[in-house]
Amino acid sequence: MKLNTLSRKQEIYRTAAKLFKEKGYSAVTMRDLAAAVGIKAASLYNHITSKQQILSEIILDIAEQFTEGIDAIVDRDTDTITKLKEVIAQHIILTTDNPYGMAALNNDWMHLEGKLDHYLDLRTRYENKFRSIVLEGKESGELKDVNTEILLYSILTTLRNLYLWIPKKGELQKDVLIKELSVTLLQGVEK
Amino acid sequence: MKLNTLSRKQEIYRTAAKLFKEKGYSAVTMRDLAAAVGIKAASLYNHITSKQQILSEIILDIAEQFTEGIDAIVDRDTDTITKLKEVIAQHIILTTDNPYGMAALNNDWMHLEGKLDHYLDLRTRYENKFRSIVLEGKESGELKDVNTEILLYSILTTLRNLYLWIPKKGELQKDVLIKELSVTLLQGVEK
DNA sequence: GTCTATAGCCGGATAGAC
DNA sequence: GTCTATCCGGCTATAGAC
Repeated sequence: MKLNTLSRKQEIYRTAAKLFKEKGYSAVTMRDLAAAVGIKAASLYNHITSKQQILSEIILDIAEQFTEGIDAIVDRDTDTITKLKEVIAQHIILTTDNPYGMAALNNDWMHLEGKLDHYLDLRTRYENKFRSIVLEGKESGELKDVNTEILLYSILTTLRNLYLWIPKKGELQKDVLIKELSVTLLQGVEK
Repeated sequence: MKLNTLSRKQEIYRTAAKLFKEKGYSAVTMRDLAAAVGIKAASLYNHITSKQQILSEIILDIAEQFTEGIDAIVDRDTDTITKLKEVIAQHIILTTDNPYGMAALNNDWMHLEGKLDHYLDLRTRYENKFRSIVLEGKESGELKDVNTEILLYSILTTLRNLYLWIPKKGELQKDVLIKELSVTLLQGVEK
């Protein structure tokens, strides 16, 4: 088992995600991707089957991790604030692991062909679980009585777009970020 | 002057923005755009000069509105919280006016060719003005001592992505939205 | 102002040599 | 596993008839 080298296939996937982040799926050509990897376009096809398959593997891999994660959090026997902090932590961890993939998930999902419906299912399921945490917190009195959809939109959008921002802030420790972002999102900024 | 009809040029720009939102600039072809307008691709060129010019007009028009708006807000002689509420209100108003253009601004700016530098200047200037409001509020003690960049990122991301969400929530009055989103972003959700 | 036709280029993907 | 050569279709934009 190789420890310090990526398989060529892995290298292609990572490079593709990076290019997709910079220009979007449609604007990245197989010639671009090949050049970034250091081979010719035709050679890519010894490792992958199509451009579309690269996209769908990148997106669905992450989407499934998020789904599994929130399923576990929802089932946990804790209070709402703890659950929300766990959701925030999950976003930060998965985004730190794979910021380019997160970009593709956010911006290029509409270019999925065969797997679009599966992606949309996962996405809806995720949003519903998130909403159920929020509704629970409002019933128990842990959360303010603000509009549920505004709250959901506002937190989820911030979390979904962390990829834009996390790579630049490498100096910020992951656990510090989790703590500070939790305060900002949950307790606000006004003194 | 026509009051109830859009000029063909206007119609093309609006339709283009809508298509750019759905699929991204690169994936929208001039044939797609022409079909959506109800003419042939070649006929578009009697009204516009290039695909690129459509994009750049859509994006820079909005970017300049934001820049002018924040310049005025920064110069106002009010407290920080009021300024932040005005920034929030500006985003909601401009996004409600032109949600599709906002999508292009957010997702397709990297496909600007000649005007990319101008766009990046406007964007940096906007972020710096926003940051100056936040720093002022921290000095005056109106804002909590949270990490400035996290605060900036979190609020700006929510505001920049309102286009994803505002069109679906037509029932929510603009002024109610301004008020509720201000509470959520500034005072948090935890009771 | 819209059309048909087409120039000229670039896209994803395959064939087959090495 | 990488290469060169190439297929074939779609792309933006233009030319010129009506």
